[in-house]
Amino acid sequence: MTAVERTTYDVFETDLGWVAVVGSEHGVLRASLPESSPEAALDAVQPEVGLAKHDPERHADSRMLITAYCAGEPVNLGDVPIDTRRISPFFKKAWEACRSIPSGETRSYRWLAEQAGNVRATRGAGQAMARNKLALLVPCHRVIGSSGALHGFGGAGLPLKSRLLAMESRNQH
DNA sequence: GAAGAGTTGTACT
DNA sequence: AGTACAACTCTTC
Repeated sequence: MTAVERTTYDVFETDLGWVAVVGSEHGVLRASLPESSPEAALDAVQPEVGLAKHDPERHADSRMLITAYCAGEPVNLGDVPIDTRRISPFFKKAWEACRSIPSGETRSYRWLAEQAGNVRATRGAGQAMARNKLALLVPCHRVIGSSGALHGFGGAGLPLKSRLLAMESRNQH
């Protein structure tokens, strides 16, 4: 058997929108941001989802945690196992570091780079977040510029990130 | 406060 | 292997 690695996916609705997740035996391979429809969510996790089979039960844990998170509950998304085998060491490190950021807290790209190995790889750290395929599971929205401002974040994701931060901050209070 | 230079990692040719 | 690109940060005007 070869080969084709059995991957499964699920798509469900949260308070923030539809979220799709694709995973393997090792954990979640890909997760989408909350979208306006199941179609959009699934489209966001292509082409990985194309090889996966719909298996809601398999992602019951992920679904529960993500749903709770989007509902504003202070759940620990770090409990969701992620599959980073195909990820380069630097990215993996950066994501791990990102996941370790406490809810409601923020860190700079410089901090991420340092955790990932090279303090000067700030831009590389930015790339790691930009290519983050584990939305929500890797809380890249907690990573902001050293000056405290949200650097870049390219586009439509900014409002959502801002909202997530506000939500997490609210949990702290 | 705005503009320019410097560094590192990844993807593509 | 070399080139181009990127969600950065620091220095300087």
